[in-house]
Amino acid sequence: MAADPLSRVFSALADPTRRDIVARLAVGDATVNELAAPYDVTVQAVSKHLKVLEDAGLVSRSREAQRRPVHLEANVFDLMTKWIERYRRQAEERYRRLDDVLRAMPDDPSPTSPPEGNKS
Amino acid sequence: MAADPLSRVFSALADPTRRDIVARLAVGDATVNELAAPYDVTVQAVSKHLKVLEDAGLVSRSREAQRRPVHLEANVFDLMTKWIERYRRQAEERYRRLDDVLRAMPDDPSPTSPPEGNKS
DNA sequence: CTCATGTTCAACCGAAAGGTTGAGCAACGA
DNA sequence: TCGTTGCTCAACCTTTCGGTTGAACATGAG
Repeated sequence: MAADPLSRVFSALADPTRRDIVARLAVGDATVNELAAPYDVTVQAVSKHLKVLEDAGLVSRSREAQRRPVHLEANVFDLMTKWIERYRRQAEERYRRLDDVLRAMPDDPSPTSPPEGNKS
Repeated sequence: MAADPLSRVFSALADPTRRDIVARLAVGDATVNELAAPYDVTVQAVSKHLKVLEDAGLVSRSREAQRRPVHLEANVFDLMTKWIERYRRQAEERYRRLDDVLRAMPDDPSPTSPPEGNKS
């Protein structure tokens, strides 16, 4: 299993079936059998998916008689959102700055990237 | 390769090395060799990572002499953010509603989930 | 032309992922 | 008690993943 939490979360959501399960759980808690019903895979496979989601902290399971209701833990999403937003903002800021630079110097034969050979 | 874009993006970011590369590219464009330097893996391995990031739409490569500067495409992040926000909101809304329900009925022997046997 | 540099392609390898079947365990129902 | 239901564990199989090495390709420098 992946060591760091972020890898676990991203990796858990990299599978379309698991994303589907998350989407389903956003509506309300459900048992393993209920979750497995829509798919043409075995219950065991879905149980494995749930283990992955649980290890990622995206889901929790309680005990209710012999059933194991699965519950979505939405707060783990913040981990991803924070990571994403950080680099998105950084990239946008960089873009804005580059734009300023380009506006400031309309033409510049920079030493690092000579655009065309003008040796006529 | 994964068919749907969302799976590709999540799966691309599930690897810590690739997230690291993204973080590095947020500061500014870089060549493959520059990106490979900090890691103790071969340049080929990093090149593969970049291919994964490119297929996910997170990165683009231009041509500049024999170098291939890698550029971060931040707009793909929106895809993830939208997906995440949707289910986060949904789960929070559900939580709020459940809270209301619990507040409205302090004890209810519901037919679908009898919480406790209070037949004294 | 020849060579060095930067990058990718191809083939291979071990480990992990996602699936299966079959057995086992826990808790209710008769 | 015995069977049924709900779920998980264990073993196995196939595909994918991340890594390697070695060769190839593309381009600029002498």
